[in-house]
Amino acid sequence: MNPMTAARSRFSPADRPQLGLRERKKIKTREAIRDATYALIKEQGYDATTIEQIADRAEVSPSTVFRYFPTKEDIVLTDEYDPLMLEELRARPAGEPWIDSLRHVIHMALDVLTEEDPETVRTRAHLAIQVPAVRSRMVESMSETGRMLREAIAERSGLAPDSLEARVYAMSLTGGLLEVYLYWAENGFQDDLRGLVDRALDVLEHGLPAANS
Amino acid sequence: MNPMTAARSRFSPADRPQLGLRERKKIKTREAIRDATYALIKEQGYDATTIEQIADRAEVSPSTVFRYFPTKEDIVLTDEYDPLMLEELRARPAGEPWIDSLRHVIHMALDVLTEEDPETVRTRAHLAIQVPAVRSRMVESMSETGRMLREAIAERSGLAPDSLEARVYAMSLTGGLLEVYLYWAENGFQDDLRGLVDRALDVLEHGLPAANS
DNA sequence: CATGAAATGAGGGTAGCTCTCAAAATCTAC
DNA sequence: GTAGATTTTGAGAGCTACCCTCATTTCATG
Repeated sequence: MNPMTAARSRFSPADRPQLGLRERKKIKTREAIRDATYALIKEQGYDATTIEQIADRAEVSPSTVFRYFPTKEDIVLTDEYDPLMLEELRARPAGEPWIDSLRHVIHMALDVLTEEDPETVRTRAHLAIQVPAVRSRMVESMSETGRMLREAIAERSGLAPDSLEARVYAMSLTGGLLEVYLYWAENGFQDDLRGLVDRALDVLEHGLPAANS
Repeated sequence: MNPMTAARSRFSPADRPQLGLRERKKIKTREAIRDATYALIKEQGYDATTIEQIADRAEVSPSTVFRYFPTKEDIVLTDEYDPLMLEELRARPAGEPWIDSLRHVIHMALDVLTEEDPETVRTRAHLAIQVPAVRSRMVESMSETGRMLREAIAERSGLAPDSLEARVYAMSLTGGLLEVYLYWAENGFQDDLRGLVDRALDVLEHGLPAANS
């Protein structure tokens, strides 16, 4: 019924017949809440949309909404691509320069995302620049991604994952990449996200083009 | 009365006799709210401390607390050092390598902060690693600092302040430096913050020590 | 089908935050 | 100093995100 459901069809219950009825219902409820939320936000904006309205449209109780998502922001944002990325990173040849591995993995992640649900990718970015709470949550979630990055960085560089150097490096990457996303949204999604990422990685690798000493 | 008031004495009303009674009272109220908040947090922790308690101890109404600080996190965090830093950055010699200028300014900011109120610097870092809402607000506030950094970066490099490159660079710096602060707190404030900053700037300038290609 | 486990709904409670409006404090002029 | 304009404050109602508990329903399994 909802166009977004189609876009997210990889995760729809129909594709997982091996699961019990309970699990399939849970997935359906999750999707119903997400779809209701995105629809309501599109109609009235984020702040005007209350949990109660979401619950009504998704035909569940407000308690259930909170059982599935810890906060309102999480309804919009939560997704779990981190393990995928980490796995992909580990699969890269050991001798490959770190930045190249990273570039490759991010390109792949972008492809998956945009193929799967380009609409949502934009809506999220849009919310991130409009609603402080959403942006905060996004930063927080990217920091978690950064923590996973540390693992990979540590493996490659021989540094301890908890070392200051690994942490600073991972976090500066994370911050830079988040900024790409915001930049893209603020400029009306005109640019090619992939191209922006490449430019950002160049900056992170070599510093500013015409800058400093 | 409160030891923190002494530490923040540069800003106390007594030092600004040229201001009218109204302005002096406002400053006093601000300090009363801050002091009450820090004291209560020390006693009971952040979450257990309510606005009402803060208002009671500061001898103002809850409404007044919100008039002075938009959110509870802001009571703990708000400070205005950005203009100072920007000014100091601009005062550096034009030929100086960018990273050196930055290093110099951050050192200076650290000196000012630790001389003025070392206790608070630690309490904040402590809260930042314990309370997600505070950390979020801190990130947000550092992003604002990052936006000022863009100005300075643009002036030095000739890039547009709104260019992707300037933005990514500023944000990755911001993220990296925030991580230093968190690292320092997580390791019990044992390390010399200044030394950590230097190590972080080295990473940001040259990449990881023994890493990649 | 019966028993146990899991998911749900209903409802009450807390606290952050907003808004309004009238009272009190401060400033300005005469 | 006193009157009047302006600013600051307090009181309190209202909204909503979020938490917790408990009874009811829904699914899984022998």
